[in-house]
Parts: sequence; structure tokens; C-alpha cells
Amino acid sequence: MVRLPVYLRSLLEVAETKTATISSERLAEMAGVNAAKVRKDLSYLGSYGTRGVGYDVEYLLFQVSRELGLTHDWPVVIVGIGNLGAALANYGGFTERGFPIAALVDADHGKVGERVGDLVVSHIDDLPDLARELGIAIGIVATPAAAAQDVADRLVAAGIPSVLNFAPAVISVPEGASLRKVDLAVELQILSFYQQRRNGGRPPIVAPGDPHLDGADAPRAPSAPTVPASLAGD
Amino acid sequence: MVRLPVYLRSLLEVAETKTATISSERLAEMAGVNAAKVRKDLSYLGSYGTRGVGYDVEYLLFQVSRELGLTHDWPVVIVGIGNLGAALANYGGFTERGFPIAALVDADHGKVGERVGDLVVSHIDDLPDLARELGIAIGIVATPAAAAQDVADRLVAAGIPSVLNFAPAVISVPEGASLRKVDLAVELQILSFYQQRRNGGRPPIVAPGDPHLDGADAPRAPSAPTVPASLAGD
DNA sequence: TCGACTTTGTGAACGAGTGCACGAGGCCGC
DNA sequence: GCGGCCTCGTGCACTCGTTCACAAAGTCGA
Repeated sequence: MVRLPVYLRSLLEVAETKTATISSERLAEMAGVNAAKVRKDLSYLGSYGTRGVGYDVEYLLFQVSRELGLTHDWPVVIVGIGNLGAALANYGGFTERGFPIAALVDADHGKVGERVGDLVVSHIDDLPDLARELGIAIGIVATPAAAAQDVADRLVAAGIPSVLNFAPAVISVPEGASLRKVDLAVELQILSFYQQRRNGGRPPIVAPGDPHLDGADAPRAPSAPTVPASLAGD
Repeated sequence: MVRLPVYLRSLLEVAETKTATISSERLAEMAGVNAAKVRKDLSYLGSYGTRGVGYDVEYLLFQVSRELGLTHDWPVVIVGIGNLGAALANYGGFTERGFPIAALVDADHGKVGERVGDLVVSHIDDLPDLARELGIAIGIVATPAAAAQDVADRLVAAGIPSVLNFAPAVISVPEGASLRKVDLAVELQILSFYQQRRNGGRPPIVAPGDPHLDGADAPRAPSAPTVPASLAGD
């Protein structure tokens, strides 16, 4: 559930109020999780709490940052400077959080040389050189689905072992590299799934194990879904 | 996790090749999951497979679309037309997947009337009217973190029960509404977490000049080798 | 110094989700 | 028509994450 980064953000928020310590209960509330889980999670990083008091905000902040590898910047390259790629390049949110956009590349020679934000688009063939010279650590794939796997392969080959995929395709990276996926359409589809289900805008589905329960007399019990939520969300 | 939309995409891909049927094994391979899970997942939608043959692609496609509520469009409003909001508005990927962007709103009167893509920015106070007139089903929050909760409340109050939050903040919606979150910085932090762990905490580059800058104040405490991956990813 | 109070850290119970293995059901060649 | 073969549907065991509950440990006031 990606909790460590959420704790980090909560701690940053708390730190701004000059609060010196925070309890697992309060941190849990801010992060939207169970207090016991917070304690167990933090215990994996080490015993950084003080019983009867809580956690020292500054110290915990440092420990979480260190665990996440945020003690230094991680230069990023965006591959595929179409609509989405250009949008991401212009979005300033990355740099200010420690992920400066160091390069933009595209396979289309027509795009090379184009200025986007305050960077100039390079050709994807130059990826190995750029990666080495700029110390690029993370590659963002913003290409069409068909090109995504090839781009991921090129990124890994260029020594960039972390890939964030925005393309609507299932891709894979070799052992030793990591891959995350952001699919905006999928997120919207999940929302429409739940909304559709609340509205009961579909014919009733026979529940597994209840073979005789079909026809028009299906109980309109919205709290008894036949499809597990895990199938479409988390 | 979020498997139904992935099946949908795989099925769309298969359908383009004029393949009439598909086995759970092949579908599993395309979606990157276990074959038994595919069968179990699909069995929740009903018994749509034929033993010895597989699943009829067209029919299954329809059933999955219906379950996800994709038999009709879901108009979307984007709240917060800053860098990210404008980027999302210009990104064409939503409309073509059945989520047309019907309106853009912002709290800043200075932005109202501005043209973004082929829409004009409205004021957020007009949200209830817009929602009703345009039949808006989903709200995308692209505001700063501080405004996110307020915006979510306004969306729900305006009768928009599905919220996709891009703001880096934990927000909540009342029972009966649904919420999804996309935090780009969190995705990058997860990647840096894994990369950092593989490298044993070293920076991505050995920058000439300050090789020890971020290691100097860190007590080289051995980070616990057994942090569960679930803590920072999935 | 002592005792009441607070909050952490963690063993153990619980539950959800996953994958195996196999029976059930349908197709096809002979 | 029948037997062999293929693939679905699903009971069951297992794994792993979550939550409960409580002892350990530290603070603070008297």
C-alpha cells in the first residue's frame, strides 16, 4: 500500500508545525492506516520510538528519508515527448521533490532539438551517453503502448534500472531492475466500476454457490457485492 | 490488483488480431498473472468460458466492459488548472477511452475564462450547475495539497461520487463515494527505494567534487535487510 | 524514589488473497 | 458413438499482510 512515502509526507507536514514528537496513533490517523501497522512498519527501520513519548519527528524523518533513498537527488529521463511526455516535462512537481528531469528523449528525429520546458529533446539512440553523463537513475516511459517494451529494454541496457511506465501496456524488466506502472485510464475504469456497481446499472449476477438466485427478484443489496473488490481495486 | 482493466486491455489487443477464442493461460500471460487466478476472476462475472476451448473473445470483452461500466461514457471534470491540470486537460488519452473531459474548473477567478485545449475554465462555484447540466460522473483533483480535501468535499456535494486525486495529500470521501489516488512523487520514491536498496545506499552517480556530501552526516546504521516490500510497494 | 500513566514493540490470532491440483464438461478424431 | 484430449471451474491448503492485545519501557508529578 505504499505506506513509507505516505509516512514521509505526513512527517514533513508535522515537522512544519514545529512539533517535536508524534505518536503512532496520530501518525496513523494522518496516513489513514491502523496505529499498530504504523508501529510495526517503523519497527522494520529500527527502534526509533520512545515508549511513553512517541517518535522524534526530525529523527524519524531522516530515517524514513534515508530508507527511501531520498538523501540525494535522482535524475530522471522522460522517453516519448508526445502529449503526455511534454505534460510531465512541464509539470514542476518532480524536481521539487528530489527527482530533477535531466533529459528528454524521443525516437522521432523530427522532435529532436525541440524545446520543452527548459530542456531540448535528444534522440533515444543517445540514451546510453546521456545516462552516463547525467547520472540518470530513473526512466519514465510516456510512449505509445507498442513502443513501451522496447523503450524499457533500452533504458535497462543504458544502465537505468528503474522504470516508471505510463504507457497502457504490460511490460517487464529483467531481474535486478524495478518497474512501476501508472495507468490513468485504469484508475478511471476502477472508479466507473464502483460507481456503476452502486447504481446497480447492470443485470443481477448469479452469486457463486447460489445457482437458483437469478431472475428479477435479485435483492438490491449494494453491500453484498458478488465481485471481490480486489479484482478491480485495492 | 486492478486486474479487470488489465484483462480488458489484453482482450482488446487480442480482438484486433481476429482471434476468436483465448485460453486462460494465454490471457494470464498477457496480463502478467497466474492462469488459475484468471479463471477464478472471470468466474465471478459468470461462466463465460467453454471447457476444452477457452473464452470467446468478443463475448468476454463485452462482459468485462459491462462489469466495468464501460458501455457508456463517463464525463469528467478537472479541478485545478495549474501545470498538472492543464497537462491532463491537453492529454487526449481520457476521451478516447470513454472518459471525455466535460469541464475545467479552478478557484482562481484569474484563470476563469482561460482557454485550455478546447474548453474554457469555469469557476469552482459553478460546479453543482456544471455537474448537473453535463452529467459529470468523475472529478479529477489536480490542486495543491492544501486544497484537495475541500475540493473533494465540493465534488461529492455537487453529486460527483467518484474522485481521482492527483494532489500529494491523504484525503477522504464519505461512505458511498469512491476515491483513487495517483501520486507521481510516491511512484518515484518507491523506485528510488528499491534502487537505493540494491546499491546499498550509494548515489546514482559519483559526482566529481562532493562524493561524500550526503553520506557524511548519516550514521552508517545498517538498514534492516528485511524490510517487507509491501511497506513501499506491491 | 516511587507509582501512575503513556506509548512503543511484538507474539499470536485472524482473514484475505493466491496458487495448486483435480474433477467436470465439452470438442474432435476414429 | 466412443474414447482421448483439452481447458474451464473450484475446493483446499498455504502464504502473507493486518489487527489485536499485552508486556516492556520510559516519562512525569509528588
